[in-house]
Amino acid sequence: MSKEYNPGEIEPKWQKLWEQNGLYRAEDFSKKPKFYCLDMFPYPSGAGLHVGHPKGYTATDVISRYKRMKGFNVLHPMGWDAFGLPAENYAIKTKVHPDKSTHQNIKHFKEQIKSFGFSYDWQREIDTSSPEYYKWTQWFFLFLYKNGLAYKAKAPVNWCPKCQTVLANEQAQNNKCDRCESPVSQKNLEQWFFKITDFCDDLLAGLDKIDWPEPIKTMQRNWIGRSEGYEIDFEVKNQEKKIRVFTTRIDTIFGCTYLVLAPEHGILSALKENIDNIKEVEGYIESAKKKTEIERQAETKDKTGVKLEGVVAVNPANNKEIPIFVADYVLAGYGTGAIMAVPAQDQRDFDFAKKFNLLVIEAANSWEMAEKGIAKKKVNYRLRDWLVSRQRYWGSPIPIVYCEKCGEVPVPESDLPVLLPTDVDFMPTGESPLTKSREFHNVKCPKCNTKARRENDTMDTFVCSSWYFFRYADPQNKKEFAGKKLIDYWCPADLYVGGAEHAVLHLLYARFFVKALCVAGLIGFDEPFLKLRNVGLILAEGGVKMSKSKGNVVNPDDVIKQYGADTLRVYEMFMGPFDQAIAWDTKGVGGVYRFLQKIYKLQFKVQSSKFKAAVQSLKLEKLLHKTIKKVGEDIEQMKFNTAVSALMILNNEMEKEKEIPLEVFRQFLLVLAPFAPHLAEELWSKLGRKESVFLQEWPEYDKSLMEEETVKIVVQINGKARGSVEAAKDISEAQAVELAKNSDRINKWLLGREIKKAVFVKGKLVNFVI
RNA sequence: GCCGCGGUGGUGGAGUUGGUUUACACGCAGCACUCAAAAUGCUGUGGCCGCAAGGCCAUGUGGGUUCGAGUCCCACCCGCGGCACCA
Repeated sequence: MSKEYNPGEIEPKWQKLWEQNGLYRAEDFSKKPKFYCLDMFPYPSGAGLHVGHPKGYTATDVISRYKRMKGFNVLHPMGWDAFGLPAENYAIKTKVHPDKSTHQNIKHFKEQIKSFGFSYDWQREIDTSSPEYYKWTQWFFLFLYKNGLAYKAKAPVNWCPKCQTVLANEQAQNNKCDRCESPVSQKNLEQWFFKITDFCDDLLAGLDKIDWPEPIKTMQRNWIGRSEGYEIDFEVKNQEKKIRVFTTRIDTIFGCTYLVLAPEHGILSALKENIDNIKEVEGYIESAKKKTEIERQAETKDKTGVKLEGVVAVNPANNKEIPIFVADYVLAGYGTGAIMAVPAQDQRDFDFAKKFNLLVIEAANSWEMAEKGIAKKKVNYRLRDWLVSRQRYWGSPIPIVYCEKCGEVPVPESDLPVLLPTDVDFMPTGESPLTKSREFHNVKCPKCNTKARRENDTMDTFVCSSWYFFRYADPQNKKEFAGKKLIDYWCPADLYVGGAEHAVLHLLYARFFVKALCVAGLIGFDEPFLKLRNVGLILAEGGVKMSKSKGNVVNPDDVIKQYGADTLRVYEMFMGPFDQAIAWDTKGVGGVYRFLQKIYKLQFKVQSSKFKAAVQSLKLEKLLHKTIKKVGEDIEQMKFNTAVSALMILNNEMEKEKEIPLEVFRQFLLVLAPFAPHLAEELWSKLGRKESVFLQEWPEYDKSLMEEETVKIVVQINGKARGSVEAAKDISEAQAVELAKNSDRINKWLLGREIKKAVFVKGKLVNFVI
């Protein structure tokens, strides 16, 4: 029997045994209540795992283990978000096929993740780049297509010149590519979109009923950007034309002294003949179009624009003639692309009016236009449809063919998956590498059987991750993306844990998919993740971000090698509040290691002989039950740091004793087990237990043991604590005051002073006001 | 600019309905073990004054409510995150 704590020996041993015994398999249709505990699955990058990944994974593992002990049938799966640009970029650089490098990376990730002893059900592992998986990603595309939620359109789209592909709005926030940070430009291209905007109101309403962090909800609300207002037409004088504007402040229309059109507004070309300074106007439009979004935004304070000479509009509220401007502070893509400017009310309009010396009239508060019905109620959203086509190779092909006779034809479901071809050149040309594949385009129209051509583009990887949580419920299904009964049993996920960076990306898209399925009657719920919690970043020592370039990345393999997985797990839970960003502290890791080492040594103090009289320790028993209560409650609330602290306190007390009652140690191991599973299992087996510690029930705490007969009553003088007295817990006010008055440290304060008042809080304190 | 969140020792952080601020851990100091070091164990550790007993001051700043405020209210300062010409 080893006397020393040796995690390098015990951890692989138990990991192997747990796997052999299938200890963590989720059981379909079990009678136990289900608990679906989900991690955001990782992109298997070439760099391997960093210490940030396992922080979230450890938290869900603690909860999964705890819930199993509480009698739940837990689904705790892991998989790989395997499609995506880095693998393809790597292929361009090294000529290693993405399929090969991705599978190497997955292998590496899996080994690393396994070394933590997480209780995943590996039989449900998924890989979004496998044909068995992306077959169903393509099925989802067709499902949306058939329900009028996928369409091809020519539109101005974000283009990343470095990645050589278009991007969704969500991936081009602040006009930077979220992959490579390059500034994005605008291109007018024909692309595939998903009609997420059909669900604006549902996506908003759903937020009210899910348990998510408030900041994430706020971000989604802002991103959807619902705004209620009015649309009203302004006539162009002496023309048969009208300019429709959108405003949220129709009541300020009497203060409207000019109109502003976005440079892309259609009426500009229609009015071409009537604009006297058309050359100047066209020049402005050209220069505005050339400007990047970044340049436009830089001009927030300094507004530019040109007045349209020779045309005027009429304010319908007071029939006054007002000038029309074209200016790029008005956006073509929002509202009607035209605004009524009320410089007295709106800062932006005021800045513009000041620069161009325009009239500023105090706006009379008038709802007349709305009441008469001249202005029509209108709701606008900032959310745009989701652009899903990508001009890249390493993604799921879009299951559409183009036929000269029939046009755009969806691939029949029976022909899925449309396999990624292998005869491709990865060098990006601005077109999808699939364009040049021969095998890929050798296809006949599913409708008329004449020669046809496949769609060249692949899907955004966020499409793959918009439905993956369903697949875990039924990962082998060959007939459906997941069977209805299994979806009903397991879904939605009860807890979802991951980084906050997905706030308006994955988390919005996944909600959209679920809502589309729900409306179509395929599932019976309309939110994928009932409870969401964000994991806080782990920073490098000194509080800066870990990054390869700074060389301050902590590799979990090294930590495990030196201290073991249990130490790393407990450290990451103990370092601070779970959702907070906290700096790595190597010294702190050592402290946790010492804690586990001490627990290991505790086993030799456990009184185990049947022939000796049982060791009793009321003190330890009381503390044990307090700890059971605290650890359970803290796990439920994801306050892991204080749960670990409670375990340390009990450990410290046990250390002080010469002998520890077996029952106290036994129950201590049960509550330790979710955090340090290998150590707990090892010591559990050393107690002679044949069955895994994880097949035990979570201990119940004994309330009666926590109630003390005597309590400490704090005695204050004028609100300042000056001492305390021991008293029966239900001592009366009169008795307590008397006791306090006469206690050593208090009576000298009262000597020769008048007690004006004595405040008594039952079982807690006495405060003398003197 | 707008919307969130936060500010407690040398450090990461604990603090129930307002009731002994600083749990737990790191670090540091002293001691023990050792030829020595590491490891381990024990003791101490908010600041100031004091030999001590003890006292005074401390939860970003300034006010307020209260017998009593880290906690509640008002104003301000600082930090972090998000949004940012969306009419």
